[in-house]
Amino acid sequence: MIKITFPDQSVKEFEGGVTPYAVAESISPRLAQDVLVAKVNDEMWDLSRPIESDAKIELFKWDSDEGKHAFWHTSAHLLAEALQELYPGIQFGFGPAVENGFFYDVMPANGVAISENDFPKIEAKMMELARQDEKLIRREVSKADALSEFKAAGQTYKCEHIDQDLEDGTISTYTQGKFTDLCRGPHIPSTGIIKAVKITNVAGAFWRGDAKREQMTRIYGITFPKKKLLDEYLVMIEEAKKRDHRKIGKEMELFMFSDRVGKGLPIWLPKGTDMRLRLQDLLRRLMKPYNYQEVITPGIGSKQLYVTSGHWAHYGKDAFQPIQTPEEGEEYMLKPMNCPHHCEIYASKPRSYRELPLRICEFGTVFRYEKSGELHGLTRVRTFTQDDAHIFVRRDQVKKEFENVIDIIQAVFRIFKFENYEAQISLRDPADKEKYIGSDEIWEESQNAIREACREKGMQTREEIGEAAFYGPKLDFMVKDAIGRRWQLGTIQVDYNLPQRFKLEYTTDDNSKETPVMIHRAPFGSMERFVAVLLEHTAGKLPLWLTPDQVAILPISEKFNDYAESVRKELDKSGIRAFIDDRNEKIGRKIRDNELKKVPYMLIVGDKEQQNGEVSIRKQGAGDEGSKKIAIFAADLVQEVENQINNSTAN
RNA sequence: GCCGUUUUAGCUCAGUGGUAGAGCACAUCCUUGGUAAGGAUGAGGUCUCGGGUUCAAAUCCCGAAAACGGCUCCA
Repeated sequence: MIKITFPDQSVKEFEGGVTPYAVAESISPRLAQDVLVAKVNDEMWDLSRPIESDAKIELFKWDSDEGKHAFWHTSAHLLAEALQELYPGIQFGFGPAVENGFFYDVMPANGVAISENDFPKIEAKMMELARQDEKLIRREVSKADALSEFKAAGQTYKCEHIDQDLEDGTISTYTQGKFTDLCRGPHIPSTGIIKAVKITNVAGAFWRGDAKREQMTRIYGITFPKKKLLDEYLVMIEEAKKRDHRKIGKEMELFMFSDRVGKGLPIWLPKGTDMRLRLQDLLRRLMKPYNYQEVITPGIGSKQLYVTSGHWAHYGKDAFQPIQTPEEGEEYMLKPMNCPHHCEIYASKPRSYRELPLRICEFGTVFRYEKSGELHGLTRVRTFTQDDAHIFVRRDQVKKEFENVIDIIQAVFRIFKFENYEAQISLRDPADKEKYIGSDEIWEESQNAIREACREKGMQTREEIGEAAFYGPKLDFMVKDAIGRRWQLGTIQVDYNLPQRFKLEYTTDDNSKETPVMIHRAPFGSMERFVAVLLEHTAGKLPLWLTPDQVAILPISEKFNDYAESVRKELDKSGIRAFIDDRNEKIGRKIRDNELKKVPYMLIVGDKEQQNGEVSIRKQGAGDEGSKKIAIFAADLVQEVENQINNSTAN
């Protein structure tokens, strides 16, 4: 008998060689039916794989990441099996599960192309195979056997993978039906559990992610254990498309791109600019209690500045190349970062410890070369404006100042109702020290300062090794939007290196010289990216305080245009942004159109309202709210705006 | 940058070798209306650009550009 320990620490005895499936059965038939995969002693484990000695066990169903992962991993094999039947001689690369489904990288024989038109055929074949409900059978094989087996099958990529990456004694294969794949596992017990499949996308992908190697065809798909779940997923995808900031930005006339101006260069239209300036004002307001000093620095800088900062060595060849003055041949770079300029501001006069922390902020527009295929709406562009700041502190002030910045970022998230966010601490990879500059001691100190600040703030954090910037560790904030997608927004980075490179110093209380530490921070990240995320999060229904058009005034007929204008003027005195819809249309039409434009308030004005100096109020999404005096409506609205911004600035 | 797909009116899209279409938006006129689409008329296009094939190209072929989906990258 062996002892099996469950996650709740309870222990049960079983015969040696018991399978996780049998363990699940012993708990309940329902669990046995739903369980997909197990974890035995922290190793992922097939349900049919025997357990020979005492072990910890965890069982996973569809509702867990582990369960989904195994389900999609098996689905990748099912896709491969289908492709093998449909495209004889096809070769396989890698076929893993990913966040939403799975993919398989393949190379069809004789240069055959697989396109969207082939998806229905592939889906049908996968379902046909799934209905045969084949078991997935695990086999452990020697390296030599694996090589000869996959060589015989003509799978050159698999052979390369076995040959170069795998060690004898660790190799296993999985077989379902007529398809055998090299695979570590684990898998769900059989393909019959897969009830719905959607091939979502096809794209090129380099073998082993190496741009110098062959380009394979990557086929993406997603599967579900119930048809209904697929339908829900497809609805969610549709919703995401409707929320696409590129579509909404165009509809709302916030920003545009022009081929003639150049790709990746966003143009902020009047309404977008209006909104962006309001966002900047919000930040200024949030920064006010912390004594930031706003500056404006040039859009270019001498190349030598970036040689000093280290950016030239690290990014020079991947940046827009330096521009030269025609007569003198001086070299300038389009500004890719604001920090060197801010270091020069610090260095412009002798500094005392009494001045620290010194907080320099700038809405600084930077230019970065991005490869053309990487550009995407407002989220990936070649010029953008950072809500940047550089804070110069003493080493013993790092933690406290870090906390101050966290407060600002959290206030931003509260105001925009990003309730789900994750904080990621990006650390240096100790195995790859050449990638980074600075001493071990300094890295340790700064990484710990971040950890402690997060702990003080009671934040849940995740640590990622090797994700740090080359000059220091950072804390990144990822928010989840209204339909659950993750976006990276705010960032805080500690930098002990740049101040040294710029030979920055301050005079201490005992009249010696010390080098300050620099904290880079951007609560929004960039104005462009933030606006994109905000549009997708709100589906374009911007909060009242931010939206370019707060109020639409709708005259019943043109006889009331003059009254409408007097209402507009009155609201304008309170800083309310209102416009008159004086088109020659009936009131129903005006209501419908402005409702679809997501204008937060509509004011209907006709004879009754004019007689009483009132407006009839209609709230977006809510309908008729009755009439009020103009001044009362204006005061209510001003109050609503104040509440939206203020309830989050209190602490 | 690489692979694939796409590019037709301001927007969303149909058309597919033989005189360029729809809906919405826009303009003019009628209508002057009370809480989610009033009616009529009209204007609007080098069918992304450059070559080629053809009696004839928006349509077929080649090249370029841009957008989109991935890959790779992201200070």
